[in-house]
Amino acid sequence: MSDEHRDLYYHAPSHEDHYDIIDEAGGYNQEPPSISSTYGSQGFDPSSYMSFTECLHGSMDYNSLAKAFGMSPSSSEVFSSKQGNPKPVEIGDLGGGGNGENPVTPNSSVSFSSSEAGGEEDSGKTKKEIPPKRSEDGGECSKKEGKTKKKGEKRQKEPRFAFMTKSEVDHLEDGYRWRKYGQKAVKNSPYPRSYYRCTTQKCTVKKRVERSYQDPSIVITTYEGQHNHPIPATLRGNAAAMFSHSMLTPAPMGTTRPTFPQDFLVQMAPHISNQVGANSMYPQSLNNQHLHHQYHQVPDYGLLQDIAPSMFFKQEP
DNA sequence: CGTTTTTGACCGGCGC
DNA sequence: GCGCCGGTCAAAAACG
Repeated sequence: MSDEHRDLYYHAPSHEDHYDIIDEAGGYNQEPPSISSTYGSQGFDPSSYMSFTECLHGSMDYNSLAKAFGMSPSSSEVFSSKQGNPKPVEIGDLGGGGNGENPVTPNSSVSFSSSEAGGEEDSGKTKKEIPPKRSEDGGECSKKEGKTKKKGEKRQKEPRFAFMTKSEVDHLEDGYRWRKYGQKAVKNSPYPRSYYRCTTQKCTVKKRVERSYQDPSIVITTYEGQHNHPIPATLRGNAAAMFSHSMLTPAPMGTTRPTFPQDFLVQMAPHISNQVGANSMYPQSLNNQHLHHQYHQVPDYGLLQDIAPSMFFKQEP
């Protein structure tokens, strides 16, 4: 069983059942060694997500990021790193990104995705995130009463970050410990959606995993919230270090490569790390521009390309 | 025995 | 107001 892990970031505008893929990339011809078996083994971790998760817990605002990359919820144009990929997933039209080439890393690809959240404004449907549990103070709940949660403080919508990964395993390792708390059938899809919650106490991060009905080989993972603790697992250090390193290392322009969200996050983090909470209190437009600018300014994911694959597919020497 | 998964029921929002 | 639907709860079962 070879697991291919390729990340395709997509944008999930409404948390609804339908996700708009902003961009996708594809195209990998070689097949990577199975990664599943790799997970946890060796000092490395499959988690390409890792670095990004770290960023998440580092209080990143996905929304900003997303926008930073030019992917506003409404516009579906992002840099396209797509390549002739016969993927069935429908995407809007990528604006064709300006990078002419697609990076194409055999194994990983990418497109960024986005998130919603921030709380800036809700279109209306986004408000259902994290409900205050069963109403309780009021009086009796029907049958199950939950724990008490103040109704008053309704949770803001947590930032969300979704991306697609080409993988055969549904639940991808990302360094954190998750506990499944539910599973529902997905409309128009034969594949169910699983709901996971970070097992660390006090950490309210949730993640949703579902397989694309159009391309069963693709797993759509949606993270919601930010970890307020370090990755329990270990070995994230190496991975993180690598990413960081790659991030810091300039790459030749002209060479456009697949950009991993992690990368962005890593790059952006320093700029927006102050914005904790993702409440979108800050001027997004500014951030947006700022970040965007940053992005254009530092389009170096060069090494990453080399590195990432190894992380995804851990090709053992 | 402690932790995680399974699974049916429930909750709340939304559209009709 | 009703029904649909996504998300969550929680008891029971499964695991290690």
